[in-house]
Amino acid sequence: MSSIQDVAALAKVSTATASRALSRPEMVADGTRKRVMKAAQQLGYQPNVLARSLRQRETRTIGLIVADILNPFHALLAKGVQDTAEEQGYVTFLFNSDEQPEKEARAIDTLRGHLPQGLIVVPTSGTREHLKTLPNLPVVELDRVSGNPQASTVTVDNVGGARAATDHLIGLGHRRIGLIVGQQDISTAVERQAGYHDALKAAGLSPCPELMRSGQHREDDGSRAATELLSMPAGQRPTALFVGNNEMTVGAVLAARELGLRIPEDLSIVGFDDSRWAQTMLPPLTVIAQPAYELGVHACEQLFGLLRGAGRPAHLQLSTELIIRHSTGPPHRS
Amino acid sequence: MSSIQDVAALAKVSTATASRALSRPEMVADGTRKRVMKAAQQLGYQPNVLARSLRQRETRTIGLIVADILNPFHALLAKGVQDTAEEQGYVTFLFNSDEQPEKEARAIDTLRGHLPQGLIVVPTSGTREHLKTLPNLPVVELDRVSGNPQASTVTVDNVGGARAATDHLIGLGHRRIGLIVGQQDISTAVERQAGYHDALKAAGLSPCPELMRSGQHREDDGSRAATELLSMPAGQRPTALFVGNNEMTVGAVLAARELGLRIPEDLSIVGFDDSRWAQTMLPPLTVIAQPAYELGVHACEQLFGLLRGAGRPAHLQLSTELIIRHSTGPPHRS
DNA sequence: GTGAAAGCGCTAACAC
DNA sequence: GTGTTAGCGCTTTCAC
Repeated sequence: MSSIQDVAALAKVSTATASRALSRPEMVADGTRKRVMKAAQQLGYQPNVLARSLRQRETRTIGLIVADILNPFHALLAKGVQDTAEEQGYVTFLFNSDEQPEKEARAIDTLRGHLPQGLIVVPTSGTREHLKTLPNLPVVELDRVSGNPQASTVTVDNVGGARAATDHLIGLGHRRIGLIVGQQDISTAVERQAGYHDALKAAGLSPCPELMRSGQHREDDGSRAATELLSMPAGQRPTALFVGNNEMTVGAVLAARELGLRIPEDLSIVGFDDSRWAQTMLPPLTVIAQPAYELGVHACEQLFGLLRGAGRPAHLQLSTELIIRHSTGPPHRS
Repeated sequence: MSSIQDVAALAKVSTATASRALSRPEMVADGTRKRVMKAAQQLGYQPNVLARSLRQRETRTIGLIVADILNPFHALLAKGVQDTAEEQGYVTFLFNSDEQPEKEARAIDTLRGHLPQGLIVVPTSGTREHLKTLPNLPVVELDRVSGNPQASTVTVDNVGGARAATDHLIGLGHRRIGLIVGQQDISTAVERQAGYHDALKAAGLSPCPELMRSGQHREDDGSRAATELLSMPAGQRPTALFVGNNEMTVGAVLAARELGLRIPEDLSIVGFDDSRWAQTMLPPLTVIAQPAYELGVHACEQLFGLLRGAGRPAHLQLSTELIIRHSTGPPHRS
């Protein structure tokens, strides 16, 4: 790798001039600029980002921690962030917490040494604590919130989405509607549960604890919860399920099939988050769709706002959309 | 951020000693080590990786370029690489080429400035050319090969996998078997086509160009190709399809549904690469499964081998597995 | 076992 | 407009 010294030597100028010619062309005479450019070209010169960052105390780098890159929703978030960062000339360090606070803590530590100028994180339950090691770093929380008052947030209207899902089921005539959501220390789970409650109450139905389960966001958890709910005696088992997470929805659908329940004749299901899987399974799934890629884009834009010194943390909420497909219908007989 | 100077000052030693105490504890007296450790702890000291890398001319960083992070296969590759790199204390820079040689070129340029110690890449058609700008960097090509003689490769047995898929269909009694694969400048597409050929020839069937289509790896391409093939008159249209890529398989299945063809009664389908979607769709898909995560792990291990100076490039090939589910059956009537 | 000093590659004052 | 110089934070000779 040739350095700026080599370029300067070849162009017969000082390193300072070479540096200027390359990063601030207007500060240099035309002829010089051309000579330097040519020399750089010839040597295949690429500035050493480490040295530059060290000197400028600016890495043009951001950190991104998602909870599960194998989950298509998170992959889309990541792509939205990364595409947007790249447009602005920033490089993204992507880490995976795998929903584990300890892995998140390690990612944050690693990140810290690389001096990112900002951080976007899909929080776990430990985030608020872990972020204390980075007191002055601009942070945007994505999809979920940790309660950290310093951070900006970009989320969807989980309460509204859950309400829409539940209303849809109620409107079809369902009265015993089961709920499966994520861990209670994750904001999205809490909010979706709240929306479900709201809708039931508004319809004069009383939320019933036996019909509610919470799991850890994985397919297994969804399938276990659904199996429990659907194994209740005929008059008591729910005729419909609202599942507050894409992975758990897969589990719930498989559990229903396992039990020989037909969808939607014997059981209606609404999932949260759309995906290709939801569209192509049989029957295609009724879902609350979220603008995943846009969430990522907005998070990145929020972060750049903070970097430019746009003052206090902001809270952006995008809306969701109920997409009615064929996994929901009126209850067969009650 | 406190620097090693602060730590040294607090521990009342020189920066040299502080540095040694932290990175080479055995070179320092016990008492000193403890004082330094304590000071570091107290200040929440985290070494500045940039400065260290600059000095040591070693970034403990690798680059990874995948073709499409939204494709679960590539997400798994990425996770395999990243998990393995992390175990070894290396950080991974992840980029996406989106199957576009120009985006790949940009990723490589960006990467170059960050001085990764090695690169793992799922090549596009431009890779071989682009890598010339990094003549001395250890490179592992993952899943596909660009023909670059310098690079190690980690791939699967595409010929064998395709042959197994085709043999399976032939064994069921199919005679008109359609093929849909990726671009002809991508090695996996070429090899899968070769395996398909082999199998047909071995069975005394002659490969027939009208039954073969190639696309750009996307769902759309699969659906377009399948629509063409399946719209042929009844006696000519294929009774089975081998689709050489997961995304295009989705497209093919949807196209078949669109045309009112039942799977497997009217049409058998074998896909390449397993996925959750393949398992949960109705009917569950017969596929050639690839060890995606392991591919990533092995690629990373190969790279570390090269970093340790393990000499010449190696070529590792993992095997695939035919998983028979319910999307294949005997032809209904011929 | 410890400290002084040099230098990785770059940019930003500061002179001229 | 251009060159000289200092220094970002770290590790590593080289003395002692």
